[in-house]
Amino acid sequence: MSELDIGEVMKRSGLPASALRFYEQKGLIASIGRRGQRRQFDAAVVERLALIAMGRAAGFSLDEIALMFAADGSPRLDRDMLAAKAAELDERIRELTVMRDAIAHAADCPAPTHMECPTFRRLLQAAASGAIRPARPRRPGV
Amino acid sequence: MSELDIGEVMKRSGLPASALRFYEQKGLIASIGRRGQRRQFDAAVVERLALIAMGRAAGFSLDEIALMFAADGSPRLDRDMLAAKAAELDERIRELTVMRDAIAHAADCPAPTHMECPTFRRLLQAAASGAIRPARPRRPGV
DNA sequence: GTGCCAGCTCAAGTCGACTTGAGGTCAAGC
DNA sequence: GCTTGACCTCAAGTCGACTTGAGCTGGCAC
Repeated sequence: MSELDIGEVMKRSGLPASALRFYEQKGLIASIGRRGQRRQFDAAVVERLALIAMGRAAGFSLDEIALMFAADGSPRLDRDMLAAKAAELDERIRELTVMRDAIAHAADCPAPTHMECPTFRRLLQAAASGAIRPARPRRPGV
Repeated sequence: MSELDIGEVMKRSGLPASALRFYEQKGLIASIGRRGQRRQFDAAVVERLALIAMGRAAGFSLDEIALMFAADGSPRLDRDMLAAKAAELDERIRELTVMRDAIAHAADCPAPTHMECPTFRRLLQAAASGAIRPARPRRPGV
């Protein structure tokens, strides 16, 4: 049947066993039992892991992702939350685009030094004023 | 003259004093001396901090940023490196755009559950296959 | 002369997402 | 009977970028 050893889940998901155990511990996935001491997973766990990977790619933390599953394990994707995340991604994309353009500009800017380039200086202003934030957002304690 | 107390640099850069001391320790900025026990910074440090902020926004680590300053403290932005970073950002923007579109779609998808939506399932595939990576890239030890 | 404020040092803590290591179990194969 | 391999547990470590806390100093105002 579709009872998978952790090794098989590893293969199918590409995640190391340690990560799978960690996810289980966090309640992100569940094994359907044990054979001896070994966890057995339902084949459906692979899809769930894909869902988790997607959440991560979208910038959700594991804790946030955990909240996206109902008690019965079915995904519970609140449409408002999705819309909010889409907007957030949109914003981030805008910022990155500015950065990309500016960096590309700097890469072949004719000004002798970057500091003399008006475009570069404008960008600097933006970054300094916090209009553009680090990839990994600054939050207390991190 | 333009000798600034750390408190003044805080105000002008928006960074907490602890971060400024940390940056100094890392060699990202330097004080021009002490008045009593207090660091004095040249006003130019503010511009340098802006440069650092920009680097962070572009996704560089502090260590990488440190390499971008010549021994004399002037920025040494290798144009090849910039071009590479621009390309990298481009790639990331592409990925995020896919995510954003997919999430926006999911937010008002007519399918009864997300798992039944073909668009959603395609996205899931992408995420699972690693075509789309977490915002904070997975690297060993992190 | 004392109280306060802004600054200082140094060590340790924080956060998320895992990884690593030591030491143990168990079924299969030689 | 013994090794091998795949798995297990639990505690501790890792990484980057800072923050926090305890305990100090130096200058100014009253």
